[in-house]
Amino acid sequence: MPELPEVETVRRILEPQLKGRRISDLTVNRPEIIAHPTADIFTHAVIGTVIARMGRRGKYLFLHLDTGNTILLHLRMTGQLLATPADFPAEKHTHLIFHLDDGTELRYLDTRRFGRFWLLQKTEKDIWSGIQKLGPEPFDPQITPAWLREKIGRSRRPVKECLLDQRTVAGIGNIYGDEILFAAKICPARPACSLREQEWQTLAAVIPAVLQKAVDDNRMTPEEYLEGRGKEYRNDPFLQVYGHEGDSCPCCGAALKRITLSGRSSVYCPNCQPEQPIP
DNA sequence: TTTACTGTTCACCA
DNA sequence: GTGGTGAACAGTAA
Repeated sequence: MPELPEVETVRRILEPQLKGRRISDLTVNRPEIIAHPTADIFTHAVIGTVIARMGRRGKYLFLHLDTGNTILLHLRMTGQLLATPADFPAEKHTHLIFHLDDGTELRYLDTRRFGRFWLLQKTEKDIWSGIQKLGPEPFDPQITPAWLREKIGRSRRPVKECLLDQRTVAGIGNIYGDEILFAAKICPARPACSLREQEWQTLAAVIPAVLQKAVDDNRMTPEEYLEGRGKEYRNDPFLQVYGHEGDSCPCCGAALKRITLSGRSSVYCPNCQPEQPIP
């Protein structure tokens, strides 16, 4: 479910609740959720440690521990991270429960069980989680028109696929890929190598703008977050094209069109985002 | 009953 | 090596 803006929302809401809390115990209902090193080693290494702060990189979350070790996690499609009172109703698909020293719990829920946790020991190089392959954050000033063109501008692949590749820019998923290309007025199916100079300019500008706006739109209180069980994000009402196949384009009124690119649906305005580049 | 799904990785083939 | 496709992971919901 979550892309960068939603993952950032989770971090912003949970960090104040988790910071300074000691992990007094860990319940592991599904050991396979822990990808590295093993569920047993992970458990022994985190019990008794204090959560110093919470971070984010792309769609990954970090729990930095006072021992210098770090818990990494990725929610993939349906992962949810909740800070709850101990007597909060038990939800289905609760795979991990971190019991904290103030009596609250940090629970990991995941219907489809695609999400993963890793423990990175402080002296250890992270070769397991995939973080090393990530491109820069979308807000990194190194993302300039020239940098983008250098990175993906020779590819004949559809520009949407290049944006979804986490090695290009970290954190863009199927929703915001569509939203970014709509804002840039670029058809998602266009080969990246067909983009004009003006389009690289626009693309570099809208990537941080669209994602920052989504982070802002997603703002909610911890109470609202818990009420929505960590899965009801605020993005829906703000999306211009994703999920709006057949609706009128908010810009020109033409009917939005849906196509499939590498198995993912893409929605765009055939009028504002023409398939053939304007000469 | 069938299909699609906001993520990622891997196998296979051209 | 590059690129494209499809499957796998597993469950829910339309």
